[in-house]
Amino acid sequence: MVVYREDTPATSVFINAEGVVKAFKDMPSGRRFVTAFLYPQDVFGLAENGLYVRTAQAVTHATLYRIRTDTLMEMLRHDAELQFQFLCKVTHELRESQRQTIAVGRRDAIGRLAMFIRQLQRQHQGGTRDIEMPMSRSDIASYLGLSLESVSRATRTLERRGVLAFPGRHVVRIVNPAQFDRIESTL
Amino acid sequence: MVVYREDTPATSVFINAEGVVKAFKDMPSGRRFVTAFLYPQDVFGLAENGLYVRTAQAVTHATLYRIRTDTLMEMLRHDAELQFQFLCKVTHELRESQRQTIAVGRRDAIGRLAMFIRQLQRQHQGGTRDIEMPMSRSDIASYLGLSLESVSRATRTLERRGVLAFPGRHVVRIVNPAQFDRIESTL
DNA sequence: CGGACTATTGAGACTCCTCAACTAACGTGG
DNA sequence: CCACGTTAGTTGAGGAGTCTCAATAGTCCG
Repeated sequence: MVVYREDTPATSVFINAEGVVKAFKDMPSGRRFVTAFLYPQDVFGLAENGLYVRTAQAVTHATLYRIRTDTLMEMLRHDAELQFQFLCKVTHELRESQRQTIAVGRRDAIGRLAMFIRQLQRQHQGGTRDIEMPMSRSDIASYLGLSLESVSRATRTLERRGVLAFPGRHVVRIVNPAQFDRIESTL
Repeated sequence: MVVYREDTPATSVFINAEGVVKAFKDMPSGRRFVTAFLYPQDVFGLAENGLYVRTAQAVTHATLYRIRTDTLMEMLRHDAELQFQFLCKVTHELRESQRQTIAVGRRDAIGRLAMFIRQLQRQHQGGTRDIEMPMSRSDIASYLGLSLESVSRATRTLERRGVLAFPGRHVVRIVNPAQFDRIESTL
């Protein structure tokens, strides 16, 4: 269930092959902040001073590739092309992270939720209208910097407005794409 | 004054040698979001699809190194060690960016301001108590996701509480470090 | 000494948070 | 298979914090 815990020695880097993993940090105050959801193809386990900075925990059943950090370093040193690929991946993540930084804190609850669902949709990238949303409302709230009540109210509001539908607790369907676009992309 | 504009071809990457530069994005709505302040040693100008994603503009007089993007790419391909340095720098920025993501949106105005001043202090890293703060309140507000009025209220509140002093409009002094620590590091 | 820009302060509206109660879904054991 | 307990999610009321709008003060330059 737990892949690694924060503040423990970082021995390995992971690549998600299947499933969803969450990365979070527990604060001294007892609050828990979900900082990222890792989807297939995502690399995670980057450390600081040899220690993991977050705890990584599977949200669904997940299959991961595991590479020892020193092995990876050795590989990168010997394979310039691989390193370049790696660099591209990290810079891409940096951009995404900054995009996220802009959005969170500047948008209201509904805007943040719409943004989150769009991310899920991009991940899923199946043509189907039904999007898997395996994480709990509480995790979503923590990720978006909202209370779980606010997430609940936002989902229900969009459901009542006929923008979204929830065929199951962990499935969301975009009923009115045009309206959803407007909400998601406005500012 | 303007180093480059968003949505223009990204021909060069820049390294700040001296001064402060801001990077911002103008939204269709007319709002402007400051996404980063670049201090000495910072690399900026990373692009997406060959176009700059932000506009970069000097806040103070600034001296920059400029490297053509294709030249940099060539250098990276031929110098594995340099590329590795580059990778380390980018991953470090990724971590910082994520730290930022956590903080903004989860803290109140005073907490965000304290965080920002701490960043300035780390940049400055002179032992002096007086910290240069060359950017306008409006830029700070935009960076922190607050209105400029909220920034003003936060600064004045901390001044009245005897935590900070403003010997000049663009200079801040931490009068009570212990109390400042508590504000800055609490959650 | 203006004039323009930057910063501060105040009042009211709005959003989100907290606390609390309630409902729905899940799972376990009888 | 159902009753129960547990967890997850929804809804409501009240309060805290920030935003907007508007007015006032301060600063920099010509």
